[in-house]
Amino acid sequence: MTVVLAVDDDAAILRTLGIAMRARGYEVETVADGRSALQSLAERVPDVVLLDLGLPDLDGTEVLRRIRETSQVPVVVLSARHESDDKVEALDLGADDYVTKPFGMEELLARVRAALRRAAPSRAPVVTVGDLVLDVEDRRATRAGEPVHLTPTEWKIVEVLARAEGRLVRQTTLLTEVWGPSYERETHYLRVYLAQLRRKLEDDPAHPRMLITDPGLGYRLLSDLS
Amino acid sequence: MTVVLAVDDDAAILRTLGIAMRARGYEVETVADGRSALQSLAERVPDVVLLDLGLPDLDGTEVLRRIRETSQVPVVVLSARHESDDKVEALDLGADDYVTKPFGMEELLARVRAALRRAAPSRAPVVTVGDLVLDVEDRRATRAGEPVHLTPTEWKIVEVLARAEGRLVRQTTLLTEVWGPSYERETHYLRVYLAQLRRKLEDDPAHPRMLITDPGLGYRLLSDLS
DNA sequence: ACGCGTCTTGACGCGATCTTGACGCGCCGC
DNA sequence: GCGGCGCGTCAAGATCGCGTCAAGACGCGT
Repeated sequence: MTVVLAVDDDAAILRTLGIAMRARGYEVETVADGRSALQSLAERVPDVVLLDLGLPDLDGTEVLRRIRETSQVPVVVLSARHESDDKVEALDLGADDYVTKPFGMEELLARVRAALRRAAPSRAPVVTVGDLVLDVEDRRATRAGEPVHLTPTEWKIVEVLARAEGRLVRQTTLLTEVWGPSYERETHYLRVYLAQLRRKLEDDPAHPRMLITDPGLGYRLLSDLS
Repeated sequence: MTVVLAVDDDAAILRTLGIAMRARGYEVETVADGRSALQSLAERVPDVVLLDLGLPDLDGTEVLRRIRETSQVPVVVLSARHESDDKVEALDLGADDYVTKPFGMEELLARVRAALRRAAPSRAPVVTVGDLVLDVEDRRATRAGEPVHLTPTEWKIVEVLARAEGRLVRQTTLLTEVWGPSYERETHYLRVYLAQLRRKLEDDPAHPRMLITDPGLGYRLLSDLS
């Protein structure tokens, strides 16, 4: 769940923001002054902050400054001030964007999406099957913590099987995805490579528990629990 | 040197942008149409792109789409269109910011600074392996206290690898970041330069401990820390 | 124009990986 | 029991990708 912290002293704006963003599936926390904003940030860091500059207690720029002392969280400034100096000051203080009131809700949402997208740390997808861990991004496999070396072709096979999450993968599917459509009939490749993989991954390659053959159909990768 | 690519069909705007930004110490490349922009990007990736949406040949949104197919470079859109739909479309296509013409130069510069700040690569840590110390910031390498000289290209490679902090860096990534997108296929360069780096940095270049090859994939720089 | 360091390009050897063939085994239907 | 089929195993040859070396091209400062 994406969490948004909206800071504004105008209750009507807060309500409008809250409704619009919750409708898009965000979790929204609203506060009406600078101290509450900083307090909220100390408890939980949201994914993005919407910050009005005209707050009753602290100046918005001061809030921004304090945020930037400790956090890189994206901040989109909302302000009634149209002057160039205000924008420059806020942006140079570390604001990610500056939207002037009155603003179009669709535009604001798009700018929030842009801010979130930039901040999104493209997470490395990791697949786990039993004690086998596949770090797809880093192309590394470990079994019970021990690194296992897989050749490129071996890796592709395991990857396809792992994505199926225990379901049967047909021979033609495997051959197409790993070698290409014109290798659909080379089932011999599978026999050779599955044997190699069992030698590397199974405790007892002669009696596989993870890399299971469905004769005439294909293979499946079972976690050793199920 | 920070490199800016400015794309606009209005020569007067290009000139104004160029003067203002060069005065701030940026290196500015100006092109007047979409094809030239894409061509320029294929040769050298700038630190930020200023992109007008109203171009004579390709639509600006099309240019943006093509850029995003291959690159994460920050793009600030300049446009005469004020409509919310245009802004939303451009931002959702991957634009980092959207500035409407006529714009204040100071504001634009501040938004460019914000875009650059966000994209600023995380500081590459000082890498140490045994008695070898690589200070990527200072561009200084020492082995057992003795300075080691690295050429500019060698440094770029080490820098990219160091930022990955031990994770795999793909060949295409390395080639794109060091030589430019049009060199994506020149894997031979990598072989030559990695060999040179190993000769300079490794105790036993034939059995590298830090500059590790992942055949068919890329390289990684292992340090003492991880 | 010259010399130096650096970059580009080509040729070659080597090891890892892939492809291919031969063979044995177990299962199933007959 | 017998034969066919599909699978697993092994190993030899072909291929691929990498490291290495070195010659020539290039660019920059003098």
